[in-house]
Amino acid sequence: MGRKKIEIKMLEDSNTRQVTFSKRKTGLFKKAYELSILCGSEVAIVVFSPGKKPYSFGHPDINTVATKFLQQESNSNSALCSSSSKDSNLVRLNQLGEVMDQLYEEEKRGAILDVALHQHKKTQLDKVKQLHHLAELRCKLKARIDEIEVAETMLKIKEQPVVFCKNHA
Amino acid sequence: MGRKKIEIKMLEDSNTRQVTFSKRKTGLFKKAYELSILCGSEVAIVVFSPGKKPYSFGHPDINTVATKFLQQESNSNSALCSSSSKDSNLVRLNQLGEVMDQLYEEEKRGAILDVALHQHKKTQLDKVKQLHHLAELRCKLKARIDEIEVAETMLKIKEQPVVFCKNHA
DNA sequence: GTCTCTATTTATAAGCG
DNA sequence: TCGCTTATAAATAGAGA
Repeated sequence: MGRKKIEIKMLEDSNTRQVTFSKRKTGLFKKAYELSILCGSEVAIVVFSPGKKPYSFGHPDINTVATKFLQQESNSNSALCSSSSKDSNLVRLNQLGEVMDQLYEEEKRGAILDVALHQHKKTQLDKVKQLHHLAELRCKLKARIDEIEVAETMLKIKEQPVVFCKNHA
Repeated sequence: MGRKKIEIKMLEDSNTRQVTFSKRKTGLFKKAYELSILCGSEVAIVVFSPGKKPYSFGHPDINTVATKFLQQESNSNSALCSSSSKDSNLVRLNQLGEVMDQLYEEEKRGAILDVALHQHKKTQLDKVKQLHHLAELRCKLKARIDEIEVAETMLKIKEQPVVFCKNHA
């Protein structure tokens, strides 16, 4: 869909390849977004650029979670803070952004694997040997998810006194 | 892009929603395939249907691995087998298909997480506390990948005598 | 790497079997 | 749920800044 029809094969020119990657990644993520909204389904995409940089798309989005987090926290703590607490929260949240993104992405992928494994277990009960392995993997994943959740909770607890002005009221 | 323009919001009719999901999932996976070929980049997608069924796309594809596996094994063992060994191999491979798919998908996702964690480690060395957690996660992932590889190897070894007519020459 | 422009190709909404 | 058809909306190749 362009000035000319192109064959689907590796683009030789590295500049063209990079430009096309950028354009098509945008298109792919847009399609994924539309699918998730139209059909109310969860979608996760991970893609590596020609330069090996990872990009990911997920619905529900990180922003949704961050917004919920912010609203929840400011509701329960705003009375203790200065009038600019919401702005402070925003600044802090931005500082935490990268880490939160990391943890959220990890958690999301873990959750997806978890659900997928449950599905597999349901539909392949006859594959006993393989399921033993999968069950073990599932336990490890569960432990991993718990660990991520603990880490996330710790982050919130450690950052809250600064973020939300506790002990300053 | 159809007879009428539609708004991007949840489709209320569940039948329309399912049909649209099916069509757009196909489109999304096609786009992902084209991106992976044109730009030589790895892509992984997981999506859940309105009925909560998981679907996934990945490049390089499962078929690539299965084909390589089949060729490699038939080259080194075909002399020992009957003339219909290739067909037998195909039948056997199909029987193994579901399990292989599972293991391959798990391995691929693990690998993606692993690379992603490496990237994060490189670009966020200053976030020490969080990295301690990530490092732990990474070790667990590594163990998980090793475990999957072992399981896969065991599968190959256990199935080969039947698949490739060893002890029948 | 990004953005714009636009001719063209591609995806798909609606409808039918 | 699938396949097919067709009118139309949307994505994008190529080129330039």
